[in-house]
Amino acid sequence: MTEPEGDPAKGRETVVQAMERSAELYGLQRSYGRLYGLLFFADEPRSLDDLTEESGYAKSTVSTAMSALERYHLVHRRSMPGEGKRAYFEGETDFWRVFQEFLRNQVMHEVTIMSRALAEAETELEAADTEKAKRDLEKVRRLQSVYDKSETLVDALTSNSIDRLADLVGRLGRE
Amino acid sequence: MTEPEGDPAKGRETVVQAMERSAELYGLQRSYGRLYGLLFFADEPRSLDDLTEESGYAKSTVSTAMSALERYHLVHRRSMPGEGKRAYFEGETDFWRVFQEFLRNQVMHEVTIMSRALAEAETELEAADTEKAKRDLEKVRRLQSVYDKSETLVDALTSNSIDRLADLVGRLGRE
DNA sequence: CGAAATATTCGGTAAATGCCGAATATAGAA
DNA sequence: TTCTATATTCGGCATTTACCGAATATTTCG
Repeated sequence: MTEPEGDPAKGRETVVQAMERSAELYGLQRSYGRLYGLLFFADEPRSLDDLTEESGYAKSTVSTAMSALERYHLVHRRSMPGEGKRAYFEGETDFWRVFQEFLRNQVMHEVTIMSRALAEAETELEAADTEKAKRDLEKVRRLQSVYDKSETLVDALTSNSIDRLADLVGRLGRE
Repeated sequence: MTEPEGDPAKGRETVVQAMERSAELYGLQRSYGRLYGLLFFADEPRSLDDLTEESGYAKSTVSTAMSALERYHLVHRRSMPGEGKRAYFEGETDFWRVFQEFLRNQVMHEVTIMSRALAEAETELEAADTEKAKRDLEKVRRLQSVYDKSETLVDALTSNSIDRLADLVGRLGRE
């Protein structure tokens, strides 16, 4: 009679596939999800050559992938003393941090651009004097107010731990 | 001497361009951002032919765009009595609603899939008995806990008005 | 500085995507 | 049901993208 036997490789592969899917949903390539998964389950930092070897992708592909994943704060690049130029990569496992960085960089930027556009439109529409302009102005102002409130929310999300926020919303019903 | 003169078309165009950008950020095509912008500033519901005419895109392009935008709850399709098969489209102007629907559908779905994958991996890794499996199990469980907390948060975000939430986080500092 | 090791960039190619217009399907009216 | 008006789907083309491997650039060490 044998031990109860699990297949760890199968378990990891399942998770990696889910990560590929997630990458896709958030607008990244599936290959990036896979590479991230490799790092997620790696016990030690991985070099570009390690990743090339273990993933089967070309080194150039892995290189650009790492740059992209770094931009999204999904991986960190480190160099080790005495290792020359060689870089090592680690996966960021705190997804909440990743999300916060995304809000802080991409979303905030988008909000800024839209707010600026809305302000400019407001100016043009205030100076114009037709009925149509009045209606447009109303729409622009309403949208502006949504963006303003969103900014408050994003601020809260980016400056609090997920535990604090989960705790906070947990009390939502009880007040 | 002339009136102070604004250019409403220019104001609208600026906003539409910002919408194109936003569409891109959220993984949609720029053309969809433009089409949404058309609807945003339209005072009456627009038919497919209207949109084709006003946007310059082919009817087939507009048709698929509308289907996609509908899926994301960015536009609504209506039909008018006595208008035969003709459909009319309106832009959803409540962005918070759009965001909530996105959370409810796409994100929740993604969370479900990842949770299932993590649960399966947990099973496999529990049954295995190596040191490596133990470390992986630890990682899987930590990720699982993040996803659990996220679910709480997403629930809160999808079931409250932005005003209520903005109010709530506004009191965050003062307690 | 020069040499060696490593990373990035770049041109090319196969695959995917966006858009168009024609063909097909479908809903509603007679 | 048949006819008409409208919407959707599909094949094709042009553009873009993802990936590769070779060429170039960069960093560190002697």
